[in-house]
Amino acid sequence: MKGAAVAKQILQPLIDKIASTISLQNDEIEALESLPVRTVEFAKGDPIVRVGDRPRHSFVVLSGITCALKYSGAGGRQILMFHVATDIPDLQSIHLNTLDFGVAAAGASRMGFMLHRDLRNMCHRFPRLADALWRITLVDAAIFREWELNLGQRDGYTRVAHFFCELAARMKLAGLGDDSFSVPLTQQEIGDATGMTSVHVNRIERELRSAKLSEFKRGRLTVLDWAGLREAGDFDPAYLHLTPSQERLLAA
Amino acid sequence: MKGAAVAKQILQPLIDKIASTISLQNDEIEALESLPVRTVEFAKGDPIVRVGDRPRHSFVVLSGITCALKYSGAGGRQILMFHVATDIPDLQSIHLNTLDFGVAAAGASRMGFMLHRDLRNMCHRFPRLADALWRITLVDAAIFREWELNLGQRDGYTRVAHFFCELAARMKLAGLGDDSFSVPLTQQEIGDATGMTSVHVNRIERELRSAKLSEFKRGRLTVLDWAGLREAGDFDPAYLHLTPSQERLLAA
DNA sequence: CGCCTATTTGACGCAAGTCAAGGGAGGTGG
DNA sequence: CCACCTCCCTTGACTTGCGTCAAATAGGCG
Repeated sequence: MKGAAVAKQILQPLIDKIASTISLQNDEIEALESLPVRTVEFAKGDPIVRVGDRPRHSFVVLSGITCALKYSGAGGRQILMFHVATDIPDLQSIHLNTLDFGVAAAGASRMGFMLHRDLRNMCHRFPRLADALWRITLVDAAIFREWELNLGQRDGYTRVAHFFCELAARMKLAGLGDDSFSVPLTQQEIGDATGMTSVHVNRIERELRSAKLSEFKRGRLTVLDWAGLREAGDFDPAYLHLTPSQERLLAA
Repeated sequence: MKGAAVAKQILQPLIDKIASTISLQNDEIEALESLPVRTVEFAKGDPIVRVGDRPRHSFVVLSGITCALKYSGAGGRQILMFHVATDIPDLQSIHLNTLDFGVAAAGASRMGFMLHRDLRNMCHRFPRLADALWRITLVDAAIFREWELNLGQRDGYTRVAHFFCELAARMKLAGLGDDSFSVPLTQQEIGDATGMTSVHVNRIERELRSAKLSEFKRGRLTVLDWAGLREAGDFDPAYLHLTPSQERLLAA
């Protein structure tokens, strides 16, 4: 199912997000609102872009969750990061010719595709919008760095707890729940994100449950004890580079 | 030891690098050449910036090697990436308020500091230079992603071989050697980059040596068999997003 | 020469992987 | 509406890659 439209309503959440990092002027808001956007729906598991693609668009997540991923030669799948509403998973490709990672829908989702050409033109006319989009790619990079730390230095228990913390925090910030979130991921996929097997994820999830920190059951993550989970996961949201208002929302 | 100067000669290698991705016009070259740059020298191990800093500059590596790094709550140190001449390790911070990682000199090195303010002004006046700098941060992000894959999905042997491949490739591209490179890293630091202990790095280095793929001895990495090392390390340089001329140089 | 730091090696333990079997939940078709 | 199928989760038994601990060796440098 496809639809072509101008950004006005579709991109409002993204425009709000940008407005929270820089104060937008009227002509800048108009430029964002007049971006042509094509919406496309995806089902669980659908690939959206693949390694090696030379995309001419980037897409913003309108609803659902996506996973950025990459394969090793031996067939191992690493989930690099996930994205929720208002995130732009492949904005990373705006100035790169070929994609070095793929993006797949983790559950049923809707994306808004924007042409790189339109984005670049907009950035050239409105340098502050360029800064804002650039900043978005830099925050993604900060998350990649935190995941390197997670994968390289923390043990399995801490790693999964950290993953749950980030997932819950970012979903809460996107308004997708308070302490219970619909997360269409299998234990296999959580394993691919944390560098371990689904069997071990299962054992750790059981530990987290019996420690009354969190529960993950049938596609739903429930945080039972935020402070405890944060401590177990060695989670400090500084790397998310939140705005003060986001920090307040998260603390609440 | 410090020195203030204008970019003219100091930044020439960086200007050449930028010119290899976009064709620069005269006014753009002038803008780059007139950037105020302050050079500072560092000794092995010196921190250059730290987690939590709110830097007002970014610095380009003029000589030497730097490590970007980050610590876990338990004290584990993860090296996130290394940088060589013409790289800009903390350009990532240009649109972020506080640093989520630190950068340290891996050996004696010289850096050229540039004010964020000057860089931002230049980017606003010359949108194509903004694109070029943005691209540099995106390539760094691609390297973070590959390291996630390396840390999460590959076994120790492959991981170290991959690390050596990237190190050798990027040093070769920076003109720092052909198949033998001065690498002022300890086995401890290689372990921090690959998520393992120095003891295990040592065992793996011995295997690589006895397989006649590479040697790492007293601060010097020697590649004995490029094709073999690349295969052992599951290394495909696509993620480095090289220009055609760089690809040719690497293949040679 | 003597100190300091890094490398090297061996013995042992553990976190996480592998293999395999059984159980639940939800969807589908007869 | 029940039977069956297909994923996925769950658990147990066994294996292994890598960590830990500890001690010996080797270089580099004042």
